[in-house]
Amino acid sequence: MHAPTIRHETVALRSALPADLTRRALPLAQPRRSEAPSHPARLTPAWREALELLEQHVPFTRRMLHAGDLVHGGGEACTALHIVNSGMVRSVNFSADGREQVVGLHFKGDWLGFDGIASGRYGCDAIAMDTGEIWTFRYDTLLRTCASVPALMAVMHVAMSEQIVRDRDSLLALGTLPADARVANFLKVWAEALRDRGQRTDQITLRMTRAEIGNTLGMTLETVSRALCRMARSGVILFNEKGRRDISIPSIDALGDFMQDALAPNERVLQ
Amino acid sequence: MHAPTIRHETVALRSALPADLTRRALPLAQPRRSEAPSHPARLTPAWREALELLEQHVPFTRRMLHAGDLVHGGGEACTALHIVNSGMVRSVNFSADGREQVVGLHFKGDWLGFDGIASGRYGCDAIAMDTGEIWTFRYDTLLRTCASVPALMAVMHVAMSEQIVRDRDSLLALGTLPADARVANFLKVWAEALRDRGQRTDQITLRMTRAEIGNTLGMTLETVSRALCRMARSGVILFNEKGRRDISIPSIDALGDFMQDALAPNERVLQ
DNA sequence: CGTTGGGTTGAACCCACTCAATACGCGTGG
DNA sequence: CCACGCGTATTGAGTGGGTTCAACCCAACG
Repeated sequence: MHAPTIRHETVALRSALPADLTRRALPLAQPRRSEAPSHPARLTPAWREALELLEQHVPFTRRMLHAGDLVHGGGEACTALHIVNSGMVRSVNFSADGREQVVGLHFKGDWLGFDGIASGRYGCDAIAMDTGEIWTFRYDTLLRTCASVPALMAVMHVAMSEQIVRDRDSLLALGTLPADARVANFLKVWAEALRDRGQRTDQITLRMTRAEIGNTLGMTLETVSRALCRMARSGVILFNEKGRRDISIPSIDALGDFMQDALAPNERVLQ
Repeated sequence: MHAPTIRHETVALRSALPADLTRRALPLAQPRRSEAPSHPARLTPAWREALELLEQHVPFTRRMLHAGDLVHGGGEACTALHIVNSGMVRSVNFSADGREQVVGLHFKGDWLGFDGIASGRYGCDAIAMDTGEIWTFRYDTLLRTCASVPALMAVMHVAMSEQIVRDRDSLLALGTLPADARVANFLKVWAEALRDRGQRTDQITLRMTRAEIGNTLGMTLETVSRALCRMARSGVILFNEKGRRDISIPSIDALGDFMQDALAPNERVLQ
């Protein structure tokens, strides 16, 4: 049943019981995509290749930013795309009536500004979370270069595709996870992003307040605080003395287990 | 304060009061991006141009699908992209532990499969919601053609960018809206998608069960049902006799007002 | 020292979930 | 034709997870 190659089986199975969607969390649904726990490790050479390709073929400008600085602002004309060379950036989407939502965190090698291509204006604010360097490429130059360097075009497509996958995974988390599991998943994704870039994952510093984390996850700062404390009590994270924003994650797998627990406190039998 | 061109002002303002994120919904935040209520209407020629461009330069196959058929399944090798020529398609993302989430609805002119470019495998199921025609393009052929037809490349970028914007707007809705407002927003987005494609918006048929809508919006079918009934009672939607899936939307603006009410039942004073 | 922003913790409330009963529409078959 | 089953939708009552409101602690800073 968990053979991902034979999809026709699962198709027939799906149409046979469409009542799946009734339950918030399927209790014993067949585990799918189990062969790809995350981006395997092929990612590291991917963005490295992208940066080299860009460095060789496309002129760009470097900018040093500090915490709070805008990489680009929503509404501005989108004539360029950006890549995080160091540091971290968060994207904040907003609505006409003033609601705001953090829709993404961006690490080294991530692109910024894709959301502005469609309308010609950036759709969100991209805000530096600490000091770092941003590379900026004129979009028209990128387009022209893509025509002559197919590899660059492929790299851009991959980057956009990854952005879509990340956004949809966020949607999945917001739509299906209770508070504790959501916070655990948040830390897990963060740690995996660091791991995929070769950085240490056992000593990460959240450069966000509880309120910002809560906004990212669609909940209040108090709930975030309580969830983090519960995780600390159960040992899946450790608060480092000197600041409750530096945490250690002894085991990412343990984090995943905590998330599964919070998801379904009952059936801890499987596995 | 609401001049979107002068962004530096709002930047300074932002850093001055970062406590914005504390509140779930900012009560009197400055309305931003007010000049772009949605995709203006420039969209219609956009996807029409895209289809013509593709028809001229890229060979493709046509497929008739019926409700429940898969356009592509998560985990399958992604060697092609698809475009909805008629009918409707929903994308369903899923996690390794069996959770599922509808992450997007796709109408005429929308692309499918962008999420598969990064990893080489589709990241979600794309399921037809009624009978319709899907056009399928080999991805390698698309890439090759893009190199010689820059306009096609631009069109693809726009399509991917739109996808990202839609996903992030969904994130914003999931993260910041209470149940009633979320359902209203859902219908509003749907109606606007139809309007942008020249179809009538006063008579739309939801081709989803309450459970599927609930899954899309991260809530239960009962809550969806109650929200719809409240909207019907307040007159912003009308249930057509014969089937409670066919509804009329007399005024999209009224829908928006209902959403704002549900968001902040108190301060109905402004505007 | 007082102030200020961030974090934690407690208590009360409330929105949305859960469980359950009922009703409706529709196809099937007697 | 009605009976029956099935999937879907509505509605109610009760519960609970997360919010709200509040107090308090702590570190940084002037």
